[in-house]
Amino acid sequence: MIMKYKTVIVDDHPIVISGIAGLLSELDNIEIVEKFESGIALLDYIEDNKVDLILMDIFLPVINGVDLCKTIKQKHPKIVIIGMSSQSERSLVMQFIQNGGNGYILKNASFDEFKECIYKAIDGEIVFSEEVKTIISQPLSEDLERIPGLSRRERDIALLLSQGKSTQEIADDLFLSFLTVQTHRRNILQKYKMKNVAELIAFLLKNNMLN
Amino acid sequence: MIMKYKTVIVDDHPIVISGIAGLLSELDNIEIVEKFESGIALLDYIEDNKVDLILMDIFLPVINGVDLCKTIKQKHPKIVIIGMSSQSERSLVMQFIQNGGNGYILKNASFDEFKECIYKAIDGEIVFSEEVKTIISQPLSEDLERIPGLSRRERDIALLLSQGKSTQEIADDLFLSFLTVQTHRRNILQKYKMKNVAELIAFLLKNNMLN
DNA sequence: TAAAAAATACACTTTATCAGGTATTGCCGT
DNA sequence: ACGGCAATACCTGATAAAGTGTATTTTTTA
Repeated sequence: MIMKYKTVIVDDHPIVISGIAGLLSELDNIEIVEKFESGIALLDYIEDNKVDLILMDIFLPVINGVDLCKTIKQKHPKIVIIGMSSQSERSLVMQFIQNGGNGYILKNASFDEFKECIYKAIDGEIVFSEEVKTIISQPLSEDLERIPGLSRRERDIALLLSQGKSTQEIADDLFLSFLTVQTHRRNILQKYKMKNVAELIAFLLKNNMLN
Repeated sequence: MIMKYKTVIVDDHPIVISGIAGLLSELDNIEIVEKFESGIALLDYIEDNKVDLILMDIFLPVINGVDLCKTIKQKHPKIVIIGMSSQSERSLVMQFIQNGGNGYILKNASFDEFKECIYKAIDGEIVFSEEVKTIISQPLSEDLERIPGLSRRERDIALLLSQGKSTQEIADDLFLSFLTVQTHRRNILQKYKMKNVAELIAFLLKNNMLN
């Protein structure tokens, strides 16, 4: 008798669930036992039922994929979890893996990629779809400069700058000296080698460093 | 004999295509004649083949959904086009409709919503899934301000500002007088009631008004 | 084709930013 | 316990931006 891998799909898009279900039905040692549109329902389910493999969207309402993965792995380290999303950011993928994820697939991956990744993952490998690979490998080799982060205070100030506040207004808002804010401004500009606040804000927003 | 609506699906996620195809296969007067992962392939196809209904993702590589819709409608106004995306922004939905789109569905819509929207759309209605409705109706009542766009020149200048260029540098880049650039800057700031360039850049980037 | 919008240009005043250097205090981690 | 980083603060001069007013030409569009 063949043991089938009991598989659960979690995605808040019914369309995607049905797409993946259709794909997985072609794999003969995979059995889809349940589908969920939220992580909470999944957490309940795995307490009472055996699950071998979870395919989950990273962007879920209420609880995000990274936290969900972490929570599941703490109690059920043997469950294989593969993350999915439409766009991928390097840092997000790394976070997911660091929290126990066994792989990451972009939704624009081909059917073959999906199948291959799933097979390899249940075989114990950490798997990525092609595009994810290029995304996570490129900046690591070429881009030596891992951009330094903003300190707490610097983030406060940058945020207010993006709201059009002047140095004096920021000083008032944060109960600081005008001169202190001026120093922070200068430090931020120097840190990222920016000419002025306009360029800085554009840079920070594009790199998701505000909020 | 029943005429089936010849339907094409365009999405760069194979998984989503297969999901929608599965759904539509349940509708007996819909016939899926083709599936594409890019808009270019679609444009070729409709030149030589009869198509009644197109379901397209808005975020596509190479050509975006809004432009694609516009191009198709110019030559084939009778084709019913429904847009889809994972997240929806009010302005994007409106743009899509203004360019001839017959409806907009969020991918997290239920199967029933999908079916209903498709039926209504081929019946001549402009349709939206539930979540889209709430998104486009909320800001409409409360948020009177339909933000005016940047003119071509203003966009040029805003772009250079976001790159940290000074007024003089922009003037040199665009072969304009310093004073002209100054005037444009002022006009842009006044148009959006922004205090300074930092706030402006943040605003423009958040509203996808650069590039 | 007439009106509206956009692009161009000039002058002047006030205020803010940028860039340089310097220094003290507190906290975190090794 | 010490070094390093973060946060705080001060000074000054040069430069740039912001605020206000006006005006001509070109392009778009109703």
